Amino acid sequence: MPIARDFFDRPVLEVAPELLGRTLVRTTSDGPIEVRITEVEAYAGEADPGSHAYRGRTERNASMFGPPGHAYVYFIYGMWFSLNLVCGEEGTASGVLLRAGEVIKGQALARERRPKARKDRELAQGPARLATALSVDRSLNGTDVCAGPGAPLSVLAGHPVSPDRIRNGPRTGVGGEGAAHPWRFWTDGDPTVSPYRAHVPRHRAGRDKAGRQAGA
DNA sequence: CAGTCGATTCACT
DNA sequence: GTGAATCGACTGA
Repeated sequence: MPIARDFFDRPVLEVAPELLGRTLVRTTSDGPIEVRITEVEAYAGEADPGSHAYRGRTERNASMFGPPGHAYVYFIYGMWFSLNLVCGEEGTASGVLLRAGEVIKGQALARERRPKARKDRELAQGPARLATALSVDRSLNGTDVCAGPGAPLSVLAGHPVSPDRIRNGPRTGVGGEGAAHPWRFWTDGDPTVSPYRAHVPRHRAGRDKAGRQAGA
């Protein structure tokens, strides 16, 4: 049985840490793949400078404004997908980015999709890796994850991580004002948690007109 | 309508 | 540790 929808119909900062340890099931024509969630990030609606919803509703982020318990999938860096679970009341735009997990079922399928993974723990170690391992793409944007067991994507109760084993810190890859919020949550000591990387602007960062590094 | 750069990953030094 | 890959949404003119 999937998790009840009202689990997601709460503030995202409550939901995000409670997703750790849950089971995410991806059902494909080739069979099921299951992941135990070990790392997530919260994105808190239109008021959150780090969120895709910060500048209001667009075609791309529309599913974040939709009902809770559905997927928001976006395409990034020209080649990857990332998977979020929409939280809070319909009309608001909060979501939880699923950043990493341990593949606990369907490892053979996951490995076919992630041939570059050297070790099992790398199969879903990172948001785009997780999406790739589970064959998550645009076609799953807006999918209900609280529907029946046969649904393409589903979140099961799993084994929630007790609060004393949950750590939190700044969100990976989020710059500006959004970097201040410690809204990344992970399971302490879990080998599938992805390494933290600070946000790096692409071109201009720290350069003056002469092309030298700014500052001291 | 052209320019910019992203909630990243991988190969290479 | 650094930079390339690769595309499309968003921005500002």
